[in-house]
Amino acid sequence: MPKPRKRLGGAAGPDNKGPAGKHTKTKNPAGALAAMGNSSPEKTSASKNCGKNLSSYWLMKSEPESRLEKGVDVKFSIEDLKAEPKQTACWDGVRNYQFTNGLCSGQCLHTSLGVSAKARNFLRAMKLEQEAFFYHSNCKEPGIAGLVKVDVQFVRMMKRYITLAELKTHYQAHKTTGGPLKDMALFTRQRLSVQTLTPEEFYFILSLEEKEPS
DNA sequence: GCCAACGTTGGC
DNA sequence: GCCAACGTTGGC
Repeated sequence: MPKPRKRLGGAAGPDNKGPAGKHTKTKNPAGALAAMGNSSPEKTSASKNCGKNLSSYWLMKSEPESRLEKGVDVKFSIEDLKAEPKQTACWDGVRNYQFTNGLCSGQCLHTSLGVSAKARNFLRAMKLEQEAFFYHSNCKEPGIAGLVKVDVQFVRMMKRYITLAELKTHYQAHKTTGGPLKDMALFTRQRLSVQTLTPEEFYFILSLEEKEPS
């Protein structure tokens, strides 16, 4: 899963130079992405939406518990995000797409190799002001912990933790009733670490905050 | 720790 | 360009 990286003086990045050693360290991934989108003629549903984006809600997974991956702890919970200066972290890579360590997303995306088209397109389509759920994965109780804006800036905690189990209950019910979560990517595309939500999905999930856990 | 799902790689 | 082997994700 994409993992936000602390935004500290650029030098921080643990090694890992991308293949041809790119130096363009954009501290604004979305900007880099947009630029890249411009130069690319390729049409994908995500990039098509780029200008007047309709799909403007996201779910981003991150791991809240310590786990070493090649010697690097991948832990980054919403509390960690909150504790960052400006409560903001830089997007630094998409984990299951092999460029993961320390690459800033600008580099990541310039290196078209190996980054899944899906992830690339999603990242490209993300806009700074868009909202995303911050999802805790690979942990004891997976679920949605908070709201962020896309560069990744903390917005607020969820009023209560919305667990995967609860979401799944609704998903299953909605499959038969045709409710808003019936196609939710968390369940239908389970390995996608950055995924889009329809407004219907987004607001339905937000509305769960006000209710008792089911 | 297990393992299903599914993405990627590489031989052919 | 097919597809088997392999690697990763991530819930359980």
